Amino acid sequence: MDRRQRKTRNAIFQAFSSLLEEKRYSSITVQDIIDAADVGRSTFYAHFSTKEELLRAMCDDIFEHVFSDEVMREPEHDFSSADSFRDRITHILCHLQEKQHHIKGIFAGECGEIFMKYLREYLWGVFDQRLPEDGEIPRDYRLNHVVSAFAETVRWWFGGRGEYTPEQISALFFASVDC
Amino acid sequence: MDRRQRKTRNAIFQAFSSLLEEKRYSSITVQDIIDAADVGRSTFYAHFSTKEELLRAMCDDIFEHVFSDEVMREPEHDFSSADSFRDRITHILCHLQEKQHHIKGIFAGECGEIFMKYLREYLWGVFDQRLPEDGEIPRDYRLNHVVSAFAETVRWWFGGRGEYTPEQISALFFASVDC
DNA sequence: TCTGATACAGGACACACTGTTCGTTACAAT
DNA sequence: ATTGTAACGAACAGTGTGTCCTGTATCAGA
Repeated sequence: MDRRQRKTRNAIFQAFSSLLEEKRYSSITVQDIIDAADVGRSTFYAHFSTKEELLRAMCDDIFEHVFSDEVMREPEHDFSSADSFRDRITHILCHLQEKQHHIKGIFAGECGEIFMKYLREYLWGVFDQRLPEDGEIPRDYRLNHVVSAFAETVRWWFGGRGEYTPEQISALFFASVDC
Repeated sequence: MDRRQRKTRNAIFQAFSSLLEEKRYSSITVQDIIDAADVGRSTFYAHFSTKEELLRAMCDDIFEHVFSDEVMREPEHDFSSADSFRDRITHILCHLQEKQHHIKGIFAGECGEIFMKYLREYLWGVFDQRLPEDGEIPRDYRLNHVVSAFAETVRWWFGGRGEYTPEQISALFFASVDC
């Protein structure tokens, strides 16, 4: 990727992120973004065809970081050996925390729902391969339940003032859901 | 309320509801609504100051029906004597089902998040007075968890093809959450 | 170091939607 | 019957959108 492209892309991300902290998503205009990022109008549209796509790209950026297998095996977290599911969840929470600045902006800007939607998509894959069998209740329902519970736990976490560590959040989650 | 007002209000609700089934919420314009409802532009703005407010009003309409105490004591449901919490939940589900046409439109139109948000506000009150004490986990978190679980259960239910009765949904919910 | 390619700036454009205004008409309530 | 008020409909300025253009700066590869 061209250095110039990366630069403007980051400038736009940064500007958008700042704007989200001060006004609602729906009241942010493309004009606001390009003013804050100090890029030309046509430049913006060369990168993103719409404001929604920009948000989508920002979310993808975050999730790529959080869920990428590379990151999952970073030595400093040393979860590489421990393959317990609980550790993996804590791991995800750690990486979400690293991106907390962007995420808090997204939630504050009232486009948290979109973030939640994408988060759920990723989580679906994580929990799908893990959820134990259980006749009674439709698997579909249970998976939805667990994914929702985790996503809402994350939202609740970021709604607070950072009183909890990833480990504590993980504990809360597993105390409420059995999987 | 003036008969004329009710008429136009209903016309607008009806038009909006239909539109939601065929296009995304964000791509529906006020112009679309007044064309479909066949009312003047100024008439629309006399009723609702914005598209969001219209949605809000529609949701309130639904929740007023679902959560009103009058409705809660309708004799045909004969939950009036049974004060078990579980019955109350089933009751709520019944009334949601009665409004399923509007609700499905809202979910389909991709403004389900707003509906969910309002639903959660109402549910908060319902579960708040019911949730048993339990030291370990912050009450805040547990309440959020239960409310989310129920709201997501509802979304899951409406996402299906009506395969389940309110009683079955209630059973699924209480099998997944302890309260 | 040169050169072709490409990303950007900046301005201009038609277009769509918004939210308000106002004089007129039709209907409700009493 | 009269009085208030809701709806009509047409027009309006204002705002944001998405696209196109020309000229300039920067990049990557030979």
